[in-house]
Amino acid sequence: MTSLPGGASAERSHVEESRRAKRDAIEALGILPFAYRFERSHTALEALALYDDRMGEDGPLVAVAGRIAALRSQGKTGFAHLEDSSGRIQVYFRRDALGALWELVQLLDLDDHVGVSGRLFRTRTGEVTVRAEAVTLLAKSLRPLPRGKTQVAEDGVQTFGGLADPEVRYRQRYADLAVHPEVREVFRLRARAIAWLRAFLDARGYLEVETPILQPLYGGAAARPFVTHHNALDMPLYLRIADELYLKRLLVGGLERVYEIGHDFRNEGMDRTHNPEFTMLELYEAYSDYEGMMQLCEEMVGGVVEACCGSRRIERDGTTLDFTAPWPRVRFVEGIRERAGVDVRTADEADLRRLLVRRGVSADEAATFAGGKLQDEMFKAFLEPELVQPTFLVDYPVALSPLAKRHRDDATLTERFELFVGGKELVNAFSELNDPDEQRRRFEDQAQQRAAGNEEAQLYDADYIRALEYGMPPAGGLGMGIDRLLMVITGLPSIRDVILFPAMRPES
RNA sequence: GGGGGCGUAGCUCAGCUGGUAGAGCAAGGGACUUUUAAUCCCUAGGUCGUGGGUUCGAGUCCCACCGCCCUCACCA
Repeated sequence: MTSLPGGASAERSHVEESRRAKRDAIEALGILPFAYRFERSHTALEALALYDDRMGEDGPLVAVAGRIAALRSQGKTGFAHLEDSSGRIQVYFRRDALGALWELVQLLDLDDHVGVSGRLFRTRTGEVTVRAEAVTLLAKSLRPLPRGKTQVAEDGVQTFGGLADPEVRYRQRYADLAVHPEVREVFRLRARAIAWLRAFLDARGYLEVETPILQPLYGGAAARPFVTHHNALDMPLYLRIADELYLKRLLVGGLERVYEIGHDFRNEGMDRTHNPEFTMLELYEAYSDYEGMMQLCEEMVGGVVEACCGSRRIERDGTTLDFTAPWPRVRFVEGIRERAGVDVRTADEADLRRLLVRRGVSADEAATFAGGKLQDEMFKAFLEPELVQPTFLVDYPVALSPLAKRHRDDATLTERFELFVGGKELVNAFSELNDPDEQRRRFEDQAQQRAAGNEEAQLYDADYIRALEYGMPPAGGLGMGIDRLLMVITGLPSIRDVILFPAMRPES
């Protein structure tokens, strides 16, 4: 990093120096390098659609605005491509048509924001173009964007070279977005998906709510929290790791269908599928159960995939993911038993560890697994990699699910499912435990695990128990990782590709 | 945190077994009134991630550190 923002001139590149010199020259012409406003008549795409070849050299008058994405000076004329959020349009500058403004055109750089008005025509080479009659500088770019050369082809814009370093792309997302229209498209798609989910739930009578992000007790998931401090109350507060316990309090209060879309914060490792803050959709529906949630899931996830990808069958990594309902269900205990030959609820723990070691887990590690953790490791080793097609993994052991209702037919299990797509967990849902005394016992069990060193065991939440004592209707609830959903929808390999500003170590 | 890889001009990259840096694009000057990866001529631009070490000599070899990527672990 030789040139830092606002650094001394000695630290700036010659490119930046030259742009600042042009900025000064523009000011000397009495022109503002950073304008206040521009009334554009059409976006690039709208303007292009306006032209008809019968109009010849004198098409309609348009005023377009955008960033200069290509600039070709040619003596007393020049061509530029303006890029706005709709696309690109070419602009043709002529000295004899611009008069005094020609001086300004000479001082334009790639990446400047400009507004151009003029008539549309088609060039010899066939491109619909604005013949500039007036040019307004809207914002001088003092730092060149890391863009490559581009070629406008019939099937889109082809780039040669350009910003490729993933570090710069994530740290300077503004630059990444500015030079990569396809990245802008990812985040449009993200917004479309979230809007679709809201519309879907609103149409089903769900109420969108907001619950605390700063919580005196964190719960609803197993994870280490971020801790902060409230000065006025002089007490620690935790950034939520889940919305669950607050949303279920609302069921007690008579809000029968609620959902929340917001960030959860988990103080854990970061990798391709984990960012410390991520977007979660949680929803709860009174008088439903996990069966109801599976149906809802098929409609909702299948629907959003279809809305974003145009089909419920999408091609990912050479396989077709088929979101057409119904989706297969695999029972947690039976699924493992079919592959490992043991019942994880009743098998001797030493035998389970031996199976894990035979499966490739290191002996030292396996020795540390016990209880619910051991069962989960068995799942990861024997079952998870097979869950590529949308699949419900159902009926988890009780030890793994302290907030889920016991299975109606088998007291060792809970009515819980997770949806897996591409081998990754996308949704977690259950029939919500609404017996306050059993919930109390589950919390006490978690407290014991905590005392035994499990940092992620859930905290005893007395206020939540009090709420349940008032009576919570039976309900189904569901949580879905929005970022991971977007990874499925876009086919992008890293959660950082679908989060605008992913967490990064600080620079310098 | 373990293992592997990478870090050279604004951007994309070369740089063989050590002999103190190259290209294309971008930039500056010039030519060019329908070009589109415009073209042609000329010019400038780099403490090779940081700090040590080995060596007569380090972009290159060694060590440490910083950052990123991949992978494993953690994340039910």
